[in-house]
Amino acid sequence: MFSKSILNWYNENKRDLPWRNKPEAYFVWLSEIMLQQTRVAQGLPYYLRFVEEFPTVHDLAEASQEKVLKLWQGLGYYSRARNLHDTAKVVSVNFGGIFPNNYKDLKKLKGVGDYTASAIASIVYHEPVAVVDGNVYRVLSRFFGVETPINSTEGVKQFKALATKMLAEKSPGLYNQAIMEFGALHCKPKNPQCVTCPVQSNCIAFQQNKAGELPVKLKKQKVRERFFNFLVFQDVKGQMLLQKRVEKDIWQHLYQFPLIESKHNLTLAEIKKTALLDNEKKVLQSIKRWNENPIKHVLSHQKIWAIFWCVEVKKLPENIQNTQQIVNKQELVKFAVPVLMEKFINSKNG
DNA sequence: AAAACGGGGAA
DNA sequence: TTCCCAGTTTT
Repeated sequence: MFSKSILNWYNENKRDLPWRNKPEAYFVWLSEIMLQQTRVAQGLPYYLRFVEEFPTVHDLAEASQEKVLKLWQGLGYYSRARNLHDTAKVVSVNFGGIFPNNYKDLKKLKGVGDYTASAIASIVYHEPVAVVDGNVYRVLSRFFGVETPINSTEGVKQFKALATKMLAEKSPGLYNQAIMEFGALHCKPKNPQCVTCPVQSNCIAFQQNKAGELPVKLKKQKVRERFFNFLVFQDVKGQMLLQKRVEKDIWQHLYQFPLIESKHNLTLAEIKKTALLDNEKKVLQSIKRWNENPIKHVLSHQKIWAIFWCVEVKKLPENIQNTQQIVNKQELVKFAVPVLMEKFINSKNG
């Protein structure tokens, strides 16, 4: 009944979009390529300019690449435009302007993957193949309460199978467009309209109030690179300066040597120029770099390059910040420190 | 299996 | 800011 409800919703609520009037392969193909990872509102003006400029696939095939790219300018993912143009030439010249009429052959075209081949095959040729785009992932994961990450190998397989199972075989093209439209307009990523949802009563996410947590998506967490320059102060009595990390960051509440973070690891000259205060310079006896090459320290989401600078001073500063304290080097072991610090300390003692 | 590829709109 | 959009191709 899910599919029937979605189809009914579609009949009542669908947008009037130009490629929907009377599905022809060329227009459906063009719109699908343009709407890959692109909102309808953003792609629509481009679509209108393209069909105006290139009414048939032959017109597109015969255009220069410069002209195609110029018309594509601002839409992003520019390899789409090149693939579009290449495919237009193939269809125009090799296929006499006729697009392949089935999923398998459509998928061979440049820029046509699983989604686009399914969309064209179902919408134009009524082949019962299910589309799985961002909308379908969202709607199905919520309705069935599926928590498999949509960008995992397992998730891709599972959702394609589920979408295929739900496909309304009598009208696959309409159904595919319906579930996507429903996802785009009603079962939205943020603030889905559950209160007026036609399939509310059978929706797992609604029943368990977890629409906001679905679909599950693996974070692609980019690894941030950071450059740490530790200043290991030590006076003639073996006293050292330690400070607590209080900022909202890694290693919160752990202790460390005074740290200068920079865009790149600093040189000795830069340390002297920027890192040392005037009164520290006055009591400075020697400063030398402990590790020749920066130590790489990898966290789940960060890569840290660290250099320890051993700074010998006659005496440590009198007035220190309230996050800092002066400790004897024998006492260091009492403080919680990051592993990166611990390794340095152990190597000095051992 | 993961990265690269764009730009804009919404919260 | 972060997320995500009618994904595909390359590494």
